[in-house]
Amino acid sequence: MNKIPPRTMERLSMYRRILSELEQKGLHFIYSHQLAELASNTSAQVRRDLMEVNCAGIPRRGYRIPELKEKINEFLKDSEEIRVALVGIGNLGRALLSYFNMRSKRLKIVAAFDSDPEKTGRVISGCRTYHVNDLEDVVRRQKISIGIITVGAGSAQKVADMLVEAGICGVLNFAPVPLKMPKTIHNERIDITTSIEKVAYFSGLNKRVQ
Amino acid sequence: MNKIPPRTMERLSMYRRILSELEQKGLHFIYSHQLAELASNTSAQVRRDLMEVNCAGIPRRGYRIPELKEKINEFLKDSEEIRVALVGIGNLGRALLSYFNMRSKRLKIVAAFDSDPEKTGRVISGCRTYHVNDLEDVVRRQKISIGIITVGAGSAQKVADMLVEAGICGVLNFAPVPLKMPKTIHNERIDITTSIEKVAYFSGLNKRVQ
DNA sequence: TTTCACATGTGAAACTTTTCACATCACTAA
DNA sequence: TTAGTGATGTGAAAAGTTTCACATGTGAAA
Ligand SMILES: NC(=O)c1ccc[n+]([C@@H]2O[C@H](COP(=O)([O-])OP(=O)(O)OC[C@H]3O[C@@H](n4cnc5c(N)ncnc54)[C@H](O)[C@@H]3O)[C@@H](O)[C@H]2O)c1
Ligand SMILES: NC(=O)c1ccc[n+]([C@@H]2O[C@H](COP(=O)([O-])OP(=O)(O)OC[C@H]3O[C@@H](n4cnc5c(N)ncnc54)[C@H](O)[C@@H]3O)[C@@H](O)[C@H]2O)c1
Repeated sequence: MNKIPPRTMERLSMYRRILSELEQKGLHFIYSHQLAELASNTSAQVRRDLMEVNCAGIPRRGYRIPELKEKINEFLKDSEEIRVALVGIGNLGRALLSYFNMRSKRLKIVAAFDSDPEKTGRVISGCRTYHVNDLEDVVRRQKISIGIITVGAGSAQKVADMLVEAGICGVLNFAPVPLKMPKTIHNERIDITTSIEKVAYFSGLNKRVQ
Repeated sequence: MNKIPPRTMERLSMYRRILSELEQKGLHFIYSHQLAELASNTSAQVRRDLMEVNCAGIPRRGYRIPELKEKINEFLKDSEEIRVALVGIGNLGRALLSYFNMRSKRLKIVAAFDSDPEKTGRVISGCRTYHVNDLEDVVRRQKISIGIITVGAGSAQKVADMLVEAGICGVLNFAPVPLKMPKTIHNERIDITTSIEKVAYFSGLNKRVQ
């Protein structure tokens, strides 16, 4: 079975969230143009995306919401929970801990690590925290498959190496440095500073001269 | 003068950061393949990107680092500081405040807003905080051009409307809902949950069946 | 029934982004 | 000087993504 195109995958994650809300409101059907409206894109895009997931709608009735959710889940294959480790219990790390362990059932941050002994050996937002020296051990024992890196730029590569060593499958990196790791490991980066600069640039508040 | 392609723009932001570090180490020249290595991409990509910015290198010597930085700054046009407002002084909002007002000189979060009176009227990480009712007023008076939204999903659209009303040029939205706003306003979204799901999906720890 | 209005599903076109491949050029060393 | 090495700059191909446009099909109303 083929992998879904990355962009489509991102939108499917969003559709699923929207569909859950709609379902809770008691709706059973939705048109592509309605979903498009809710997701701020076009109906053609929505239909293409749903095609990717083998979802059939009914002309003049739209798509059956429960079926849609089911199909997306099946393709994204996270009926099983995703066990996540977070490294770097700083300002950002703590924000993520409180967020995910508040609300997500699929995504679970099951262990957090730091090099500062002040921050470890406790439970923060329901998550046990460990010294980073125990990383490999805990990751293996807890069968953690994803790592989130929220340490400073200077330590990010070292932490990434440890995670790889520990047998992680994928990494989400918030530090503003690209990481080197085996191509077999998926490596996603969120660069908040760049995102703001991008907004500034494309807002055109930078009137070009030349 | 033409706008730079979005992807290229993102990478330029990164190159600039890398170049600053190299400059501090006392380096004066760099090859496209070296910059590629540092940025985790290919030398052809780097050369294309630099072309976009009219940067000429010298065969067998590489690119002159100060000139490169200068050219990127010129194109990204942020010699001038970018004045930013943050709305939603929660866990994530506070992390952002501490981060940006620690280190960035170009990007300045000059005002933060919340609806909870407990959180306003103070100074957090060097940033004054206001009640959200004062948003329009403060944004106008302080000539703020970019807004960061870190309120809950339920309030995000309302806050976006207020920012638009106040004359903002661009928005960076962390709430997991797409916002509706005039197409003239650039609107970027960071969806952390989707990013983790994406890592999980492409890590292949979701072994496809069919 | 039949007709009509309107959603879906999907090739194909259009656009964007990345990669390839190589002519060109600058420096080095003989 | 000249030859050789190894960079750059860039058309053109390839890959990825979005948009278009319309045949097909469904339900509802006449
Ligand atoms: N906070 C933000 O809003 C924000 C925004 C953009 C980018 N970032 C990036 O995210 C990362 C974290 O930011 P932050 O504000 O939370 O920083 P922070 O300094 O508050 O937290 C970093 C944490 O990492 C820990 N740490 C350092 N080295 C470590 C190591 N080798 N092993 C384990 N733990 C280690 C530190 O003890 C600290 O607790 C940084 O790379 C930063 O550039 C943060
Ligand atoms: N914290 C994270 O790691 C994280 C991760 C992913 C997404 N997000 C998203 O970021 C947003 C903020 O997350 P958080 O964890 O900081 O939440 P939070 O609840 O800690 O903070 C939200 C803040 O917004 C304020 N607020 C609510 N309505 C408001 C309004 N109308 N005007 C002004 N202020 C208002 C609240 O008083 C609160 O201080 C949420 O949308 C969340 O989904 C957060």
